[in-house]
Amino acid sequence: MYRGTSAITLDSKNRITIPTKYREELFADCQGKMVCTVDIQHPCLLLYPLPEWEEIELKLCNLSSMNPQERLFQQVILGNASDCEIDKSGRLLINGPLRQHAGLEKNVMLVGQLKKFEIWQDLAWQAQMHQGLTKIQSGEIELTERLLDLSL
Amino acid sequence: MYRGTSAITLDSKNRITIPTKYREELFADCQGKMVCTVDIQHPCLLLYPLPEWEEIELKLCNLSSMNPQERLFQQVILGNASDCEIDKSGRLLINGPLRQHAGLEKNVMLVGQLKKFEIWQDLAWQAQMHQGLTKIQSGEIELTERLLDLSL
DNA sequence: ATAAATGTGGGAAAAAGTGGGGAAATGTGG
DNA sequence: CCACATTTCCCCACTTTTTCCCACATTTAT
Repeated sequence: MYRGTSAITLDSKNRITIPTKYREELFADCQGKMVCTVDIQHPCLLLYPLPEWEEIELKLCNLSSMNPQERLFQQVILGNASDCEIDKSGRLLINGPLRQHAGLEKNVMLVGQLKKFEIWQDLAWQAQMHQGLTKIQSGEIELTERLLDLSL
Repeated sequence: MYRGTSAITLDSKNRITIPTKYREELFADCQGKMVCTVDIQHPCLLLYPLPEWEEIELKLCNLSSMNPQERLFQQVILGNASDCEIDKSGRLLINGPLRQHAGLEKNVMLVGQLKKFEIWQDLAWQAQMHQGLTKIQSGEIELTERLLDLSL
C-alpha cells in the first residue's frame, strides 16, 4: 500500500525519479512495470503497477462500446494509458500528452493512494489539499455512510 | 493505550523526542514504525502505530474513488500520511507539509488518545482545552446517547 | 549532593535526488 | 536498404537531504 506525498522534479528529459522508499515494494508488485493514464476528475495522472492496471482493464473491457458514455470512458482512459517501466536508476518517463493533461512542469508531486499513485503539478496539488480541507471543515460535504463509518 | 499530554520540543532538524514512558509500549506495538497524518477537523496531526494505521487504511481502501467526496477523503488523509520511524535516540521526524498543517514551531504537545497520539502546537492545544471546557460547561454541547452513558 | 536517566543540539557519514554526456535503439525519409 | 534524426536508456558526478552518533544540558532519583 502506497501513501504519502513526495516532492520530485520532472527533469529536462521528462523523467521523474521514484523515491527509494517505494522502489522495493514496486519491484515486488510489478518488477517496475507500470501504466500511467489521465485522471477523469482532476488535472492529474494515475500511475498503476501493471497487475493493478490489468484489473481495471478487465472492467473497462466489460463496458459496452454501444453505450456512448461507457465508450467515452474507454476512449479517454485506455487511449491515454501508457506503459512506463522504471529504469535502472529508478526513473520513469512521462510522455507529452500525459504531461500536458496534468500541466506538469518542473515541480511535481507524487502522491501515494493505496494501490496507485497520483501525479500532480505542485501548485495544483497544494490548491487541491487546501480546498479539500476547507470543504470538509465547513461541512459542505455530504457524508456518505462509508465516510461516517471512518473513525480516525 | 496511550494517555496524557507531554510538552516536547521540535528541534532544528524537525524532530520530536517521544517521551520514554511511551517507548516500551510503542516498541511492543509497532517496533517504532508509525504513520503520521493530518487531522481533518483541527489544526493538529494524528500519529498512529503502524498496525493501528493499517486498519484505517483498509477502511479507506473500501471507499469509491468514483465518488468525489470519498475520493477527497482519501486524497487528504492518505496524501498526507507519512511513514515515521522512531530513531535510535527515540526521535521522530515530522515533514514540512505536516508541520505546516498543525502550525508546529518549537513548543509542541504530544497528546495520548488511546490507540493514537495527537500532536499540537502548544498554544493551539491550550486554546482547544480552554474552549472545549467552556463549551461543555455552558451546556451548549448536545449530549449523544453514548455520552449520556458515560458515568464519570 | 551525586549519580543516573532523559532531553536537546549539532557534526559527520551515508544515502538519496538531480542533471547531463554519450551509447544504444527506434523511427523516418530518401 | 541505408543514412540521418530523434528518442530512450545507462551511467557517472555533483548536490542536497537524511540518518547516525556523540556530547552536553537538564531533570529525576537515590
